[in-house]
Amino acid sequence: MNLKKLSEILGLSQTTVSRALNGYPEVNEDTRIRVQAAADKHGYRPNSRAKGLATGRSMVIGHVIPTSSQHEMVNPIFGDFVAGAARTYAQNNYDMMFTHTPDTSVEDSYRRLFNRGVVDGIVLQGPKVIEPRISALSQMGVPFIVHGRSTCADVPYDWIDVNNQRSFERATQFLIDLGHRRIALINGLEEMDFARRRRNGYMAAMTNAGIEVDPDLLRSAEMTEIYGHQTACDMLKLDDPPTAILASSIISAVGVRRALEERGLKMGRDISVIAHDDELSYMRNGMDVPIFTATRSSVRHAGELAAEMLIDRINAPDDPPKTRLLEAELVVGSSTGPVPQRS
Amino acid sequence: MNLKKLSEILGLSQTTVSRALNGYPEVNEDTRIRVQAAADKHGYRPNSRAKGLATGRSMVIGHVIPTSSQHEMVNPIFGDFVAGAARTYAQNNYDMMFTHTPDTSVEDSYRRLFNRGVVDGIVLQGPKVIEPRISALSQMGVPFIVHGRSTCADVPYDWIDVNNQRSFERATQFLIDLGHRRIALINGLEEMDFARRRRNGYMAAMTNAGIEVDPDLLRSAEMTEIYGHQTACDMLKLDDPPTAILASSIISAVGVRRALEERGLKMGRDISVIAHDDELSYMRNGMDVPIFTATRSSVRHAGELAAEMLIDRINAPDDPPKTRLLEAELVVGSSTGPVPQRS
DNA sequence: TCAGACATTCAAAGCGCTTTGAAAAACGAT
DNA sequence: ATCGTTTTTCAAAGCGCTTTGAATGTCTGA
Repeated sequence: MNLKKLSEILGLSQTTVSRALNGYPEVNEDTRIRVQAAADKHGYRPNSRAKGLATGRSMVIGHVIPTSSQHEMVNPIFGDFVAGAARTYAQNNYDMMFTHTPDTSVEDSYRRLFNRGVVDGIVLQGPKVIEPRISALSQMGVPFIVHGRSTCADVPYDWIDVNNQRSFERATQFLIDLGHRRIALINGLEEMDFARRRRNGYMAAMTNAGIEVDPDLLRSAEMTEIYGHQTACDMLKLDDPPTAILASSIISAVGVRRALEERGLKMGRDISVIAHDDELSYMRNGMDVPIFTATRSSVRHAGELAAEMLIDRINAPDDPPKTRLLEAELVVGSSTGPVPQRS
Repeated sequence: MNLKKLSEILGLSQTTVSRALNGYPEVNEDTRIRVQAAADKHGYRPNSRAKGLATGRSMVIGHVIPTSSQHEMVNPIFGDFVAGAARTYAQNNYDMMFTHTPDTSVEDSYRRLFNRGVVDGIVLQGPKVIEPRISALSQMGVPFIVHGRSTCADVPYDWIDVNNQRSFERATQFLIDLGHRRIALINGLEEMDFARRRRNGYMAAMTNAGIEVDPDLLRSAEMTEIYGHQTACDMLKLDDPPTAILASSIISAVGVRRALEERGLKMGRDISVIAHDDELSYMRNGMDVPIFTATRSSVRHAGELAAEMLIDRINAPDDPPKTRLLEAELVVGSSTGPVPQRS
């Protein structure tokens, strides 16, 4: 069933039928009702390709799956972010399109998506400290939004981000206030912008308190459970092990906890742990009582907001760039405590 | 840059240019090379909407995000499954499209996707025991594949699934062989087909061994960490607590482990735990030595295979239905051991 | 009764591509 | 030189929709 057939059935022109269905004013109310009824009856659905061709809009937003090239992993926060975004899209009649590309040709795949007229806008996830994709997208004139920021971007752009620096500075300060000096940071990949900012926050607090940072207590990698576990194991073997650990993800924090438990150490008593909690739906940080003391910020909510901002941008391409900085909350659980006295 | 402009630049007709680029034989090799070069030079990318309109194919596969309506959660296995599928799609020049719909109108949203000509095929994820979507898709004539199966489907259809029944039967048998009688099953939502099959496997092994199943040891819900923890806590409070636990996901198994550790119980010595391991990239079941004894099957690999099967189906709509049953591997770690002697 | 204003409908062009059927060019064999 | 083949190119139609510009019908006030 297409427009032509439908209009023949109704004995009307395609123009009128099209207008009736799209709510244009220059059509008789009776006719509109009649058309609508016929459309429903015959299950007419406008072909979105044809519509897109005619209007120049596709009502599709493009995402490029952020696989870390090195390990071909899909970050679990991806799922929750997307779920948030999808919710907003659905409300605004957008669909979402995914492309998967080797890291090497990511920029090219954005270009392809947009130039081919597949999408009306693009969400850029997981920006790195140096992020050529941003200026590329900017030059192409695609509406886009970045989830996160890139320190080294030289053009203005829309972004939504958590105040990573501030939240990690606060978390570190919190540990320092509890008397900790040997504080480890189990961070995400250094090339990722968020990881850089978190480290800066950590550094700022440490420096501010006059504590020297021990490079042995700084580690960065893909934030898996295994990595958290391995790193914690390594650090606990040090002559002067950390008394507190800051983990960049609740996933790796789970790994840290496993390492501690293998050694019979109790979190909060023998060693303190703070995690960053993205409020992943399947891995919540406890119920009423948090499992980990954590810096908390819902990535799902960020997804919703990002989608809203992008749709705004599509509708108003010439507005000045908009940015949004979310503050993470510090929730205190039982995984932190005063530094234990040396026996 | 579009076909028309490009053909004008080249002084050729659109027909010839189109054919040259699409590898048709009836075009002079010299011309082809010249056209290709010009296309590269001007960065020509065929508009996929127009192409789709003309060919009737969109080169897009549709997925509907399986949010569990009750909790608005995004299953973490979703990310890995999709990553696997995306890989296959990329190799075959397909893109993937996502739609998010309230559970109530899922069927309608499939219909919309396909009827509007947005997608060439659909992947159905997370089928329930009773799954009206399958016959709906079947009637619509959409090429589709189901990840999992539905016990109550009355039409033949393509699917790929893990032998859930067999793997849980084996796992249960393994525990029985170790002397366990009080075996708990912390399962996924009962309405999900995979959960039903896992329970059947568990039941079969128990019945076969002449062990009566205690309903107190059967639980089912969304497989979160919190749920695993809560359920384990509850069960350990029973007068006659389980000596072994079967967890339907590594995520909830992590929750179980947390519950055990809170009580100072050691896995494998005081209580045995077996998990189902989907090989989630961020939550691997240990490195060389598995953390949990587990039934293992890569959901990412399932994603790759599902995509392949769907593409085959699209290319050969009239082939007889194809199905594929993957066997899960039982990997033995240190989370299982002989039943402890009553003191 | 008629011009002008307004409401309603329509035919046709255009979005950018593929594909059909025909034409032109090149070739080989007589 | 000529004719039948084969190779190569082209004009035009069509995919299903929107939208422009024109046409028709209705209504109003003079």
